[in-house]
Amino acid sequence: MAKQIDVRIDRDTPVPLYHQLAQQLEAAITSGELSPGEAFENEIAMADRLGLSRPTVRRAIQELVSQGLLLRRRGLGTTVASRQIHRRAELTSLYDDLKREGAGDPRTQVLSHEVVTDTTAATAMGVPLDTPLLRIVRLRSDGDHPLAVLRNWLPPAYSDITVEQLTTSGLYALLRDRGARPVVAHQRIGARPPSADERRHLCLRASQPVLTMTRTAFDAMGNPVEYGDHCYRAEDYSIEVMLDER
Amino acid sequence: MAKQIDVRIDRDTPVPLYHQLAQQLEAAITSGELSPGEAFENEIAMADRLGLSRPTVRRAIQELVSQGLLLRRRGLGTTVASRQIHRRAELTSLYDDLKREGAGDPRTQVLSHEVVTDTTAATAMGVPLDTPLLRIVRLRSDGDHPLAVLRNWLPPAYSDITVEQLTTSGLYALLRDRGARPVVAHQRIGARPPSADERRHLCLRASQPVLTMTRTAFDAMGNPVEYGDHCYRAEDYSIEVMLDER
DNA sequence: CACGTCAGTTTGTGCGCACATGCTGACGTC
DNA sequence: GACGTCAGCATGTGCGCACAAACTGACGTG
Repeated sequence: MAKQIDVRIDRDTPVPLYHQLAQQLEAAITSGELSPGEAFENEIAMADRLGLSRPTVRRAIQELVSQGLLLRRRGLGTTVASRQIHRRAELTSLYDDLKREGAGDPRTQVLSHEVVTDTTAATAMGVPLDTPLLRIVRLRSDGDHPLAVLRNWLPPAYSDITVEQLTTSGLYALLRDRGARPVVAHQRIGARPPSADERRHLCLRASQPVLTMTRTAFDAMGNPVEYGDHCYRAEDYSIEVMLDER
Repeated sequence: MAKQIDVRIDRDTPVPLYHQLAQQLEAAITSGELSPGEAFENEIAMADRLGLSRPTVRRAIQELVSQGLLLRRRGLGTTVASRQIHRRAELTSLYDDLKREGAGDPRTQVLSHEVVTDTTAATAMGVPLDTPLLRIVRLRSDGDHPLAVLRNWLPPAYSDITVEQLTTSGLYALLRDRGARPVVAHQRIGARPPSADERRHLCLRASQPVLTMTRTAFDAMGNPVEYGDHCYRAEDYSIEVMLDER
């Protein structure tokens, strides 16, 4: 019990000590070096062994606790959480949707690419209603099998994004390259029968529904980055969400 | 600028000082006493004014930063985040689904309540396949208008829950009363045409889809608490999710 | 006037210490 | 043998201090 983990701290990098420690502990847990339920070395001993202060070690451990990897109980100690509780730091991928494993041959076709005004998108992003927005409609497929119709509206700052860029790269990758990466987003998920357009693009019969998702993304300063209105073939798609309520 | 917020700290309650401070600051922000973008009093001054140490004040502010209410930048100071970024601490309600405002007359009818074995539910919860589970099927309505069919499977520890309790109280409220409150859950959201049963209960035509959500919840120790398979009238329901990626 | 520099401000990182609180297990008493 | 008590242990809360790093704005020099 109280397994000691091999950790090496480098005091000559600009990376904070607590973060170096947290990353190495996380690696030890996710690699399976520590099994769920196994006791963790206590703070004092670890601080002593590594030549760090207790607050620094506490901060590293706290990082992993808030990621759900560790459980701490006063008087008892710190233990590795059950594997089912392990979760990635991110919640639902804000990144592009088709990076799920096993997607054989992802393709993107740009159906439309024009500057318009749109009251729904402008309202959601909180910009004036007559703001010119770049409207992009893409069809996502796996090989010849259509999967989703993605409609997005972007503020003027991004209106120079080209069709070529969209074909080769995901929208979120493009946005991140321009610095303003999204931090917070609302998402609303629903379902409805497909429109005629959607039915044609997605090769659907009238009885097959589409799963819809609308979302708005902002950067850290609160500036709008994107408004999106996507619809997916419900047969092929489902959305994973992870929650925690503490 | 650097508006001072009226805060009262009580050192005679068991509530930690940093949490008292965080709650009162949160109230000041959400009540609109501080406007988005407005500068915040700096840590040192606030600590001095309130008779607290800087670490304590930092911890309170950090709580609000991780909730997305505040933005801090080194050398600049702390400012109130844009209103669009404000978000509740919880992500998606794990609590019962029909507490959304404006729901006039919520009713719950228990359609089925029996002990069964179910391989899907047992697998999702990670218990032996022959574990006897309490299976509950409920119909949620608003007045005479049906909204959702809720199917849940519970481990043996909860098999003494009665039909009466379910009619008057939400399932999650019951589970919380028994101590083991859920901490982490997976959720999977999809859509499909309704089954014959669902069509009858929800008064749907064949072309109208249902929005489906399956989820598994665990308590802090990793023990399974609930497996649920819910379907909602897509016309009346949509699911709100909030994300943040830092 | 343009540019670099430097002081001042504010948050970030890291250390030390002390005491409180919740839990476990062993000991001792009735 | 059942029960309360108490010591030991690990985390929780709270304080003090020092220095680093990022940003702003003013000042000064060419």
